This record gives sequence, C-alpha cells and structure tokens, in this order.
Amino acid sequence: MFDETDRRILGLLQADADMPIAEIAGQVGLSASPCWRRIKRMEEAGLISRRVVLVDRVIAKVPLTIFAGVRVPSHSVDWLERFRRVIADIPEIVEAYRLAGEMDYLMRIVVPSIEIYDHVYKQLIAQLEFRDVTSSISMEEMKFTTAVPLHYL
Amino acid sequence: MFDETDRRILGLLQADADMPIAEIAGQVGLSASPCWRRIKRMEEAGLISRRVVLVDRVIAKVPLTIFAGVRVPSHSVDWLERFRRVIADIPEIVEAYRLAGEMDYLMRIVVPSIEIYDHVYKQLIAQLEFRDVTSSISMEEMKFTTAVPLHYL
DNA sequence: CTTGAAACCGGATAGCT
DNA sequence: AGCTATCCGGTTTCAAG
Repeated sequence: MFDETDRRILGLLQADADMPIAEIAGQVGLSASPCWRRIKRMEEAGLISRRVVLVDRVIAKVPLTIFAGVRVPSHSVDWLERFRRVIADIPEIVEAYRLAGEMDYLMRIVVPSIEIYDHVYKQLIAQLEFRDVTSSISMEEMKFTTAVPLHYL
Repeated sequence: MFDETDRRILGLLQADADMPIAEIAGQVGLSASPCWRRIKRMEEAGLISRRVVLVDRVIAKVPLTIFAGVRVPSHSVDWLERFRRVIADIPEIVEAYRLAGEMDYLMRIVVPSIEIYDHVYKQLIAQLEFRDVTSSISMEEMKFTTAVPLHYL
C-alpha cells in the first residue's frame, strides 16, 4: 500500500507542511509530479488527515501545562457522555483520554497560570461530579511532537 | 499587539492550515491583502511557529496510546540530560513532561500494540535507571487538538 | 497609515509521452 | 516516472480612503 518513499515524504511533511513539492521530490530522489501524486494518494487514503498551523504557547500566553487525572463517582455511560460534552466545550483542555487502571480519565490542560487553571477546574466541577481530581503541574515540556512513528506503516 | 481579528484568523488556521486566504478574509470581514499581511505578521512574531500535516494514527498502524509515568532513582542534572537524549531518539514517545509532585516525568507513547509497547519499555530501561515506571493504557482518545486557546492572547 | 483592487508570478495540478 | 503546459492562489504593487 505505502512504501519507504511514501514514508520519507510523509516524514518531511510531518515536520514542515509547506515544504515545496520540488524540494521534497529532490530529497526522496523523485521528480515533482510522481511525488505530488503520492501525496495526493496519502491524502485520499486519509493517512494525511489535514494540515494545521502550530501556535507558540508562550507567545499565545498559555505557557503552563497541567495534567488532571480524574476518578468518577459512577461508571455509567451517561456520565461518560456528559463528560465528553463538557470537555469538548473547554478549549483549555487540549487532550483527554479514558484510561484502563487506577485513574479513569487523564486530561492535558493548557493555561496562562495556576490562577486560571483554578477557573478551569471550577468550571469542570461545576458541571460534573467527580470522585477525585489529581492535578500535576508540568515544570518543563521536554518533548512534544505531532509526528507519529511511520515505521509500522 | 494582536486583536480579535487576528485571533479569529488564527483560529481558522489552527483548524485548517490550507484554507485559502480569500475565504479566511471573507469569514473575518476583510479583503485578501490585509488578511495576508496579518498572517505574515503573526508568522514573523513567531506566534505561528509552523505548519505540519497530521497523520491518522489508525491508518499509520499506531492506534494505541499509553502513558508512562516514571520516578527517578536520583534527582541529578546528569540523569535529566541523559533522559532527554534517550526520549529524543524514540519516535514512539511523542510527548514528555517533567512534573512537580509525585511522579517525576510523564510520557505519552504511541504504538501499534501492547507487545510493541513492551519493546519501547525495554528500550527505555536498557538505557536508563528508573525507580519505577507506571504504565496506563488509553482505551479511548476522547479529545485531541493541536489548537491552543486564543482568548488570553 | 491602512485598505482593497488588480496585476503578477511561482508553484501546484493535469495531461501526455 | 518524468516532462510540459495550464491554471489557480499567494504575493506584490499601487491607488484611494
């Protein structure tokens, strides 16, 4: 379905989506049109889902990352769906996962400061019941990439 | 520095980086050139850091997300720097944070399966000492966005 | 000093070999 | 797969508010 050349092209695009096709083609040893056709094919297959701009968190005034692990009072489908709706509407919550194990859910939240985090926290507990919420502050983002490993493809 | 119009433009670009400028301009009630100039300004200011393609994790065969929280044996700068180098070289580790509190570090790891996660885990403990590693499997990605909240800007 | 219209230009797209 | 022709959208310029 996809070969090593596709993976190399995709690797470049995961790093920089507006690299000119001519340059990508050059780096993978192809001329522009076949390279372009491969990209098109990866888009049509849904492998490339979309292109986005990445915003600098410090300049956007949301330098702080906080993780909130929560445990639920009741393991009901109803609670899950209400939780889903609540987190969808809070832009500070950028990631949320339902976990197997100790914690029921884990969220990554980006905010300007601890004070503002408290607002988000209150917003959360005002809308839903929780058994408990454990917040961990990130002191340093050591690695963050939107690029997924491609060698299993 | 940046006003509501900039935020609206940026919001659109965070959702879809290749929306034509003419359409963005239309949506924010501007014509193409001033809109283009605003985007340029946000790029030059570093607010827009770059554009990337987002890859579908299921199609790329890495559907599984696992969180690994670790505690260190020794709180030394040396250990931290070695850790930094190790995680930089493992593409399955897509995020890593140094935390304040119970856990010392938290990583988000994307893999095809638990079996492959075990490889990554072994790769990790082969290169560094850990006091302990706690892994949590994600059953469901409920929310994931690269878009940061813009209303603090 | 900022906007919008319009001309320009380059790279993305499509057809053909 | 690669070459070439077309075309569309980003970029620049310039006149007007």
